[in-house]
Amino acid sequence: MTAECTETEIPPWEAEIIDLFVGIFDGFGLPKSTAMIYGTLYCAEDGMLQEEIAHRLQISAGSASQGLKMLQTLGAVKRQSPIGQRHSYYSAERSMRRLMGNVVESQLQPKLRSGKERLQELAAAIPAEESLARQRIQTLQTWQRKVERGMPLLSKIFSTGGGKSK
Amino acid sequence: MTAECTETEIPPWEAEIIDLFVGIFDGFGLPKSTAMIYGTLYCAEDGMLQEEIAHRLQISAGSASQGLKMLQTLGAVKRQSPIGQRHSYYSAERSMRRLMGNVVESQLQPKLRSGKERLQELAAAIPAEESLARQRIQTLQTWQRKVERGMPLLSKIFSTGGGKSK
DNA sequence: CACTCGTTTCAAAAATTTTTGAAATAAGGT
DNA sequence: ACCTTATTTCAAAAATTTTTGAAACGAGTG
Repeated sequence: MTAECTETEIPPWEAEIIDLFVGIFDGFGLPKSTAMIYGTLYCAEDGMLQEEIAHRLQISAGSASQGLKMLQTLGAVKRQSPIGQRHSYYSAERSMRRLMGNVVESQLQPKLRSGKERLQELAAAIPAEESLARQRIQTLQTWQRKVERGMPLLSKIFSTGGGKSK
Repeated sequence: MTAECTETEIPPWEAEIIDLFVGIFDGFGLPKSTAMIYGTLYCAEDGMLQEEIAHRLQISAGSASQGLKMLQTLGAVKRQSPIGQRHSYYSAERSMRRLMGNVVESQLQPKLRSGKERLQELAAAIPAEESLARQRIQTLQTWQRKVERGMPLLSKIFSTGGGKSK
């Protein structure tokens, strides 16, 4: 019969970090609620239940469900389902290396591949005398190749300590 | 007394490239009309007038103006204003190296800087005994440093031909 | 097997972003 | 100085995205 429950108040430092993530995620075009979920899990000591998260952030169960799903497909959040328990625990991927790797693999790579295909089809459909078209397409294919080649380096950047330390 | 004017029809290959850019820009959260403007200028043989662009893409003058402004602050489009002429020509930055460099400088760098500051202030405000908070903030600062250090490498990736060619 | 309770789904509502259209502005030409 | 035409601005409209809330679902439990 408790009117309200203060049990899960968010401390200022956490609110600040969550807000930081909202800004970062926003740069990637991801919803605020999703960013907040990640921020919460990022700060958390242990895994959390979906219900806890939703209650803590004051968002609906639907939002929490959708956000968590998205974060999982991005590879930013992992789910642990203890056997014989009807709920799962969620926890944030805190390794930048893995986080980046996951996002690149699940988002960038597919887009790159499809872009590559489109360019190939497009190039194949242009007769040699359309020099401007060929020129422009060719340049795009160069871009495509650069990004493709740069990808491995990218993951190297985030692997260890950032390259040369000291 | 011509009912419609077919003068500036967009050829299929150009439409396809424009659409490609719409997809890419969308990944960065940029409006479709802006992407279309960039795509058009990217394909163009020479510089174009804002009016031409708007008419060709069938978007309003307002959209064209705003989109071009955005593209300029991103460093993706350059404006040339011939003296003694009331209009300017716009052209796309087609060098990936410069394009990336401009975007990084105008968008990423500022965000990184402000994020760094926020983290520093946050860290300074947490007492030593708040070990979880300190831990989390510290990890974020490591992320921050990695990205900061990785930046120069990034621009290197896109500079020449993509690294090792053969 | 019926019950409980957490999760998922999805249509509708809310919020946000983008585009338009029209008025204000600016700058060249006469 | 005045006309003409390109551009900018900005409030309102349109389109899109995000969030909610409620119903359907599903997996353990008694």
